[in-house]
Amino acid sequence: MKKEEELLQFHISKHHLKVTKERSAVLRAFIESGRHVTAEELHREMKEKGSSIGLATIYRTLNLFCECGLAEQRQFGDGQARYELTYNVNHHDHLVCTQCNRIIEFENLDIEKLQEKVAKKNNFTVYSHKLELYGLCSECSKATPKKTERQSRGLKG
Amino acid sequence: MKKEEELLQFHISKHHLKVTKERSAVLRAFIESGRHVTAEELHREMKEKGSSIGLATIYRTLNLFCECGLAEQRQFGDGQARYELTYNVNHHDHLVCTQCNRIIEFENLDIEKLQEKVAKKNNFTVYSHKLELYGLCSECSKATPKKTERQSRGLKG
DNA sequence: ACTGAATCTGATAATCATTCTCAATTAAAG
DNA sequence: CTTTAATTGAGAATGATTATCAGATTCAGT
Repeated sequence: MKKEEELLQFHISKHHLKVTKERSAVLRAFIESGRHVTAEELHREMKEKGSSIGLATIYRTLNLFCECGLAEQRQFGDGQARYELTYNVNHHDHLVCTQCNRIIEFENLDIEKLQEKVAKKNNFTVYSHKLELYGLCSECSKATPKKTERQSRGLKG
Repeated sequence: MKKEEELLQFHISKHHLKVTKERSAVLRAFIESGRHVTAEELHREMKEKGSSIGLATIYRTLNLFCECGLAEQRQFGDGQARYELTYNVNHHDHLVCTQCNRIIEFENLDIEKLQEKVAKKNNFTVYSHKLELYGLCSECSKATPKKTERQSRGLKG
């Protein structure tokens, strides 16, 4: 059995929950997706492979994963929550291209250490953190297409 | 005239928009609020002082402030966007207490420098960033009340 | 100041992601 | 095998935010 399944089962038995085929299936698909996936994307991908699990259950299960430390929820500013496998994965942060929505991951231990220091100075017990740098990726900063005034304000018509 | 008003007017004339009493009023209230304010909070506070500006206008105006660099939108994970004055204010990041929702601001130039370095290494042009440390503030880590299983999973009944 | 054209506003409907409800099903403990 | 409590799917409900639209307002050009 995979480590991820063990972690999930530990949490499940500790909290008097139940192991179900739906939860196992979502976990498999989630690990397989290997990206910053939204609930709806995961639901669609599973559906395409023949699953009939409801969207509500996907949401419930992804939240369960977050509770047991398998996953983390992230908001990159497009209005949809994205879920990311965090168990057995080195912590990393994100560069988010606001033009093409590309996401680049990076790790930086020096930044992490400085964060610890800040937390300690404020008597804060840190459980998690989010660092996101927003801007243009190398492709998009080369050639940024011009927009009209109204378009750039996000209006219609 | 305040610097903030000048910046807003510059953006307004540059984009063929209009100066209105509503926008001026929202700007004044926003500066005065001096916090990580929600559109709804700002709307309520203005209403209490006699304003009759609609909630939709508050949203529109706060988004306008973001476009001209006066403000930034933040998501601290409670489902509501918070707006923060960023013009003429030293950039800072946040410690977010997940128990009592207290927000502590901090500045750390060393972290900023390391971020620049990461961006450069990835050929990324950074326009803004968000760093949030989540955990328990000094008060809440002293005495964390126990929750039942179901409560801690956020379920009802 | 006056006019015309474009933008703004308030009220409310619409949207969209997410959560809740509930009856039927299923897992697990005894 | 029974009992009990958790889980599920479908769709309704929620809540924050945005779109719509008719009337009001601003502003550039006269």
